[in-house]
Amino acid sequence: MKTSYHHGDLANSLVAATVSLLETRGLDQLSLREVAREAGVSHAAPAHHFGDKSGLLTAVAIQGYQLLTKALLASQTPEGRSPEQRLLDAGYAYIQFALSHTAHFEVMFRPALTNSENPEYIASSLAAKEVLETCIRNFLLQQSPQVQIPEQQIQATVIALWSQVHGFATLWLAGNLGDITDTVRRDMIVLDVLTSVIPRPYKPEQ
Amino acid sequence: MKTSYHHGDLANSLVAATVSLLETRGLDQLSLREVAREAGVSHAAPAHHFGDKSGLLTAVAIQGYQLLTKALLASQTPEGRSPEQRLLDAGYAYIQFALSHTAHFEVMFRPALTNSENPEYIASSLAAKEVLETCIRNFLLQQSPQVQIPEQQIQATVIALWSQVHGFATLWLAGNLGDITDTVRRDMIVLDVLTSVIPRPYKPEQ
DNA sequence: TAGCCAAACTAGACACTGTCAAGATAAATC
DNA sequence: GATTTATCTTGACAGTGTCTAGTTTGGCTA
Repeated sequence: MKTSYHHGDLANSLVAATVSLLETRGLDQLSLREVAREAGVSHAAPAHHFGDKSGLLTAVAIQGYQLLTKALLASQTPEGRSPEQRLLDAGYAYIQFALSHTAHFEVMFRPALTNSENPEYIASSLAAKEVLETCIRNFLLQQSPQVQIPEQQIQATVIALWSQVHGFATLWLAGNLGDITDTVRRDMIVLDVLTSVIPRPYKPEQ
Repeated sequence: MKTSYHHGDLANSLVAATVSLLETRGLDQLSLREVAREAGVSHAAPAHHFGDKSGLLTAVAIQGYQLLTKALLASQTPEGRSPEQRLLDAGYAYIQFALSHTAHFEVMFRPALTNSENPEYIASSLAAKEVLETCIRNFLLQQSPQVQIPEQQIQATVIALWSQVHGFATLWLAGNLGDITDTVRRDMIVLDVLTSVIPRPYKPEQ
């Protein structure tokens, strides 16, 4: 909007413009030049801040992971909920995030389009995963206070639960779940998916 | 390879070249012109057979769904397996397919890049889904022979189980599951994911 | 306050892309 | 054997990402 030569906060404006265009045009149609036009700046301006297209998308992904982390943490703040409920809340928050931040979500899980070795990227993605992990760990510990659960088993459970909600969100966004415009039916499905997330109590190998 | 003006089987050759390039360069770097070069044909030749890029990718997706259907069916042919084992076999086959046919798998679940209203596309994708569905339905029926499971409940279970294996494959391919080069640990995780797939017996609402 | 320097941005060019229209070739049909 | 039809080529066009060189500006130093 400013007509001065120096924009002032171009980096953030470019990220915002990217997210906006992603939501309308979609990731596969995203043009760096169009982002620049949207931000009212020359076509080569993004390069100065982000290097190349993958640099810009990396910034979007980082922002996405930060938003996801915040959403997951927020889902755990209410007091007086059972461990099981907390697990469901986290799963619901994950799905909710994916469906309401489709632009971010898509970029976050397309490492071919981002600089996935970027330290900030790695850190923010690990932060989100850690929230999930502690959430699941707490549940398992409270579910089976007596037995000692091997770390490998916990990790496997994390992967299993993460796969569950992630797969659901992915299939939904890809339009593979058929017609679920009926909100009643939709909520029932989400509930069922989330419920089936709850692991059985751990039993040591016999 | 042939030098004659008419290729003879260009459509299939182009699909094969596409899959080959997808496996090396990746979906986001795929160029229609490069596909044509790989097939030894002019840059506009693909248009005649597939219309545009999305038409070519649609053909790849259809082939993928057919391969998946075949793989799922093959996983169910062995005799004398328990219903639970059959369910695990199907899940394992799904994951195996995703990891060994990454090119197809990626295209199959990127509807923005394909003509997802193409009748053949719809039919082949439904065929694959139906194999999954009958597999799960059979399991549920044999697991709870006495009770009448509502259709909606079955559908929800299908979605839940599909989400599980699909999410796992997706996260794996996106490199989000950390370092799982250790095959022992990997197999343990896959087994855990698959085991957690097994639904609890259905209980009518109280 | 004047000068300068580095950061921020522009302008132009290049090779590449997908798609379109028009033409060339070969095969099939009558 | 002539003609029609499917197959493929050639050339053009607008658009893309990225590179290089140049322009503007804000802030720092002297």
